[in-house]
Amino acid sequence: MNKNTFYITTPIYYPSGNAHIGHGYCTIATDAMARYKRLQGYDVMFLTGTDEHGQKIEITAAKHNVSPKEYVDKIVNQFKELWNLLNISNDKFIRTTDEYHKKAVQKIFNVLYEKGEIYKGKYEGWYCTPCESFWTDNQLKDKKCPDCGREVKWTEEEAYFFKLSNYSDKLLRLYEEHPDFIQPESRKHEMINFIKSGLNDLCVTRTGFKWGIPVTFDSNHVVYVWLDALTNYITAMGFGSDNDSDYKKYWPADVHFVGKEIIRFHTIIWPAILMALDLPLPKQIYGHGWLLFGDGTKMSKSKGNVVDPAILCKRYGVDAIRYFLLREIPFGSDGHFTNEALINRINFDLANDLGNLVSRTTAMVQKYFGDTIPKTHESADIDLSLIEEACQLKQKVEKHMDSFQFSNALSDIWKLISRANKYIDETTPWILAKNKEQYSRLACVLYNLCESLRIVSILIKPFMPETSCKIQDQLGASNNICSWAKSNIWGLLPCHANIKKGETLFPRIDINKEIEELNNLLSSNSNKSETQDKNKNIEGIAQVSIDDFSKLDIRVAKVKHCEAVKRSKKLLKFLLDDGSGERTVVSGIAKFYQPEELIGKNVMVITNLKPVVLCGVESCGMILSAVYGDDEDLKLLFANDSPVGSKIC
RNA sequence: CGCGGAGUGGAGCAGUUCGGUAGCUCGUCGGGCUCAUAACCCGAAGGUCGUUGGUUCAAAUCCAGCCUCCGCAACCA
Repeated sequence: MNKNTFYITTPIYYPSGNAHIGHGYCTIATDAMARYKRLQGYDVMFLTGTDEHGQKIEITAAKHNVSPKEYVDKIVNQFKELWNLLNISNDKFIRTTDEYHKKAVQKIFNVLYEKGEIYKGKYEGWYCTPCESFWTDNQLKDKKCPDCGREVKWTEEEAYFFKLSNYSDKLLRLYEEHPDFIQPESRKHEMINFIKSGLNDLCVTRTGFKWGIPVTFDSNHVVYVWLDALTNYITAMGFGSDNDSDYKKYWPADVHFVGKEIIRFHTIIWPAILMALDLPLPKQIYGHGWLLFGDGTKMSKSKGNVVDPAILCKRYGVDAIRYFLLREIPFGSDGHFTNEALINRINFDLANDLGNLVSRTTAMVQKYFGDTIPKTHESADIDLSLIEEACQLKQKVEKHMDSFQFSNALSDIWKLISRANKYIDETTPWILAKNKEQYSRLACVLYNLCESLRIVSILIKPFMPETSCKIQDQLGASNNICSWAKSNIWGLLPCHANIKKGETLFPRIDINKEIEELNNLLSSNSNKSETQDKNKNIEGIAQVSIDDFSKLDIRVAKVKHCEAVKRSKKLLKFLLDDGSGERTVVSGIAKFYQPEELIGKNVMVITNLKPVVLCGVESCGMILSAVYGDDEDLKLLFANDSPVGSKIC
């Protein structure tokens, strides 16, 4: 077997909605790593894909009045287009709806069943339909789902279980023997605690929905996400198919990049499944942080954070986006995405530092020498520190890359860029140019700058492949002196290299004007979606009949009293007069209104909603409000002109 | 005592694993330069590292307590 392979994966994404920049973040990081390893000479396998089964997809597709397959086909295409746009160099894209995957999963399921690792049991428990989760008696909170707080119902159903409980000790031993298995370190303790609190056997099938891979010998059951999704990392390599040469070549994976929310599945369930199959385990799981928006909250369109990656790429170029995400946020930590931060990075790091360095260097070569640098070079002591720093950079970058510290790698590369800018001031080539006798010194200075740029262009290639090529183009540097291995060797650029000033790599952006334009872009976009298809249903929402609507009894009611619910951050308790009597309604709007300001107002309330207890208060109805964006901007709908008791129809 | 994360110059962050002169980017102020995308380079001001106590020759870092902020859940009917 070729030992010189490197297998890296992203999670397979769940296509219940459009791809966004959060998906892009993880995928770009994986791509940078894959490119880095390829440049180092590894035979790289970079896998990404989509996890397409499950009840949520089934329901979402139904809302759209299409079949689940039709629905995911559309979304998956959007994912693929985005990866294309972001210059993602994945070697393979797996869909869990691919035939070979389904067959392999069935095979794996059967093997585990025959080995006794999967057994048929009866699941008794409290089931929460929206969460698709079973809970035991003491997991329930106030007899409700501990995840979502909704009603649960006692359910007994046949199901297949994986003997996860057998693997506690083996997993703990795994972490002990391979201290680097879970990265970053801090996540490891959480996992150990989780295991020590006791592992239950894992329910690996469902009967409640059909959109999944059927169990071959028991057609009522479909395979649930664990065995369907996690196994993609081996089925994509042909495991369980007629041709498993890739599996033999690349497995075990060198690293799975995953979001921190799914690290548990990858460090507990996935290794346990592999142990049960007697297969080698992946070498490392890396849980990266989340991309947050604006002030640390979720993205809010009303706040003007345009984060459609396609729009950003179009405006600033894909390399700028890739650079920003990998430079701004230490991999492993949460990070903030703001347009301001993005534009600042583009202006300072890319335009002022790198772009301008390329520009002034190539401009001087052209201005003073035409397009090639003369052969006679007169060096000076001052050159040594630049050359030394440049030649040591490769090693530093590799050290950071090998521990997935993309941000530090870029930061070190930018130190060389700064050093080169400083070198220009130290050597003042424009003064050298005034005296013909100093031309050999001038030639040397400009050559050193070009060499520094050649090295920079190689080392940024994993992050910014396009920019790397553009710089090498302007330097007239051929491929054979731009391999990764040549990035710590000085003096490779031949003197006949044809150096020319190219177009501006990263134009400076006027930040105020740009933010304004982004906001305009956004509002025109949302206007467009509001006006078009006026008579059709909004995307993602199925039509209902007038009968459905008329089941609701909505009336105007007066707020007689309003107060905050004790021990609650979000809830206000209303006493309403709906014309026929008084009722209590609880509403989660404490963030938006003070109780006093609502007393005496007329609001609209659904009166025939099934009562529910919230935080110990029974709520009989629901007050209508309008929400814009992601519940950042909520307004109650008042009906102060209509008499109390009016029916809304 | 719900789980988790975070408090470091004006802003955003690194440094905390393994204690040893407080670091980076942006901003501000002053200076230099004119090759370059009004970019680049140098210098300065500005921090009792949330707080209290402990360990230590020495604490941003280790230990204990407390305060504040954020995410999730409890609680958006």
